[in-house]
Amino acid sequence: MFPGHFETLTDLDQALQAPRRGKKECKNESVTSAGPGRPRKQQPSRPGATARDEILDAAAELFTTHGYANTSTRSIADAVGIRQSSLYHHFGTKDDILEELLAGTVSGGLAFARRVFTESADKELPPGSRLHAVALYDGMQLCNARWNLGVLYNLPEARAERFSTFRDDRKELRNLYQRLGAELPESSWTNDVTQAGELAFRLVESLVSLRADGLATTASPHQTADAGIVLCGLAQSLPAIRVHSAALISSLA
Amino acid sequence: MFPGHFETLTDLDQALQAPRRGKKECKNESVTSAGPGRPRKQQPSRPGATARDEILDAAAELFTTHGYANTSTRSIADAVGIRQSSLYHHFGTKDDILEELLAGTVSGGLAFARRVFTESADKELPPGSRLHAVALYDGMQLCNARWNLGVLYNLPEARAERFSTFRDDRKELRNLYQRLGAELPESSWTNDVTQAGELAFRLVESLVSLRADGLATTASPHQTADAGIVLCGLAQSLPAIRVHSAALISSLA
DNA sequence: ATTATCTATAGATCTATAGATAATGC
DNA sequence: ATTATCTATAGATCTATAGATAATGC
Repeated sequence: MFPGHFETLTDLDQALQAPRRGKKECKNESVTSAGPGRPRKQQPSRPGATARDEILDAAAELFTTHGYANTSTRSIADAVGIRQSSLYHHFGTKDDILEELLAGTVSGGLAFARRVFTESADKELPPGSRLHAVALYDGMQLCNARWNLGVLYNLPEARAERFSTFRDDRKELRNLYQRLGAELPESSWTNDVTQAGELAFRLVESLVSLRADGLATTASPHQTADAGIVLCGLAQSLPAIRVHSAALISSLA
Repeated sequence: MFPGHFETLTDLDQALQAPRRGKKECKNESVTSAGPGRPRKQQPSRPGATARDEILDAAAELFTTHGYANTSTRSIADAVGIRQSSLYHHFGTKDDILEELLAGTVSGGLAFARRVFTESADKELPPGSRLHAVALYDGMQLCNARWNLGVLYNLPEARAERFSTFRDDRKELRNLYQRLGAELPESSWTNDVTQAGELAFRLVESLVSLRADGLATTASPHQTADAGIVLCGLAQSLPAIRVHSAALISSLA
């Protein structure tokens, strides 16, 4: 499968790249170069102001669709429109690319959860509003990002020692879910209060698989955040919670 | 990271394998050979009656911990105690090994869900008992299997066309969850009845990540199945549901 | 004759480095 | 001088095949 699969892909790539001596066949009109150095290339065609950003974007697409080990530095470079070895001017190793992508995925949700946890602790809010806000913000980020970066969590490579910072961040986020759940009144069906927050965390993360299966919609993060509240036994106050959750997000995000 | 990591691993393996000419240094007493052919080897040390089973077991361990692409056929062979090329006597390609492992993971839960759906449709059971039973059985299987085979779902390689049978089975299982959820009385917090079953399915699958993070306990499948019922708005009848769910499992499993 | 193993190897990769080259700003 | 790109390549893999060899049953 993958040998064959990638053989074909690579053959295609090599064919596309065949006119090696042709170099830049496109007319370089409008040379809007900024700064010293050889100009980057002609048509960026990928979001990102710098070549570095384009590399990250291409790697995000390829890592999330084919996985880390199945994505060669060659294929990333091809997707950007540069030579394989040119990647190493921007990143020391292939790992460095993954590390930067991993860091970017947790940081947003974690920063928001921290703010909710500390800055809204004193305010008079309906119980569950804060957990709902964290779950909703987190879930929307997972569903609306340009690429389904959450799948990087599940790549076997992400478990390596090298990425422990990322995993610690994710652990802290999980812990914030648990503490937000633990502040709620004990529900009827469980005597372990930390479990409700934990279950909410797991539901939010399951949005990653949902999106990978092509089943996520704009409603998914909302349904998921609501489900987290139901798990806390607060279904009857969902309407009020939704209002305060939205307010929290617009004030703290 | 992984290049270095595996370089070291491989160096170690090569060192361990150095006495090539020493071949079988262990005394082959008790030659309990059955059937024709050159005897397999000395100490199986891995569960499985046949060499084929040992290969599957070793591959299960390595694929779930390092991923498919990072597991070489060489490392599988080393884990079994045979030569790399000897694998190809039992499996045509590396893909064939993954295919067999994937098939084994869904089949059990799917078979049980089918039986619950068809064979217990007529019986008088508390609403939610059947969904609870399916979730509990499925979750226990995920948590109690010798290796955390559920992570194979998340491997990028599993999305290849070649494994569509596996993915169709999983789709059917998801559908059974949805239909079991749709049979329940509409809950107060959602007007889309198929969502409760879907959420239960997602919660059960999240046991895979929980186990991968080392956080799964024997209670996890039970809490997860219970949570699925709570999402259906049936928290008050959980005690009765648990009883009937257990009965269903012992009668149909 | 059959089965399961072995040795040896072809053919393709893949990552990372060395060193040349082109374009800019000072 | 600096920056960003390029060409070329070393050194390690990795999958799968070819063909020899050993042990059994018929």
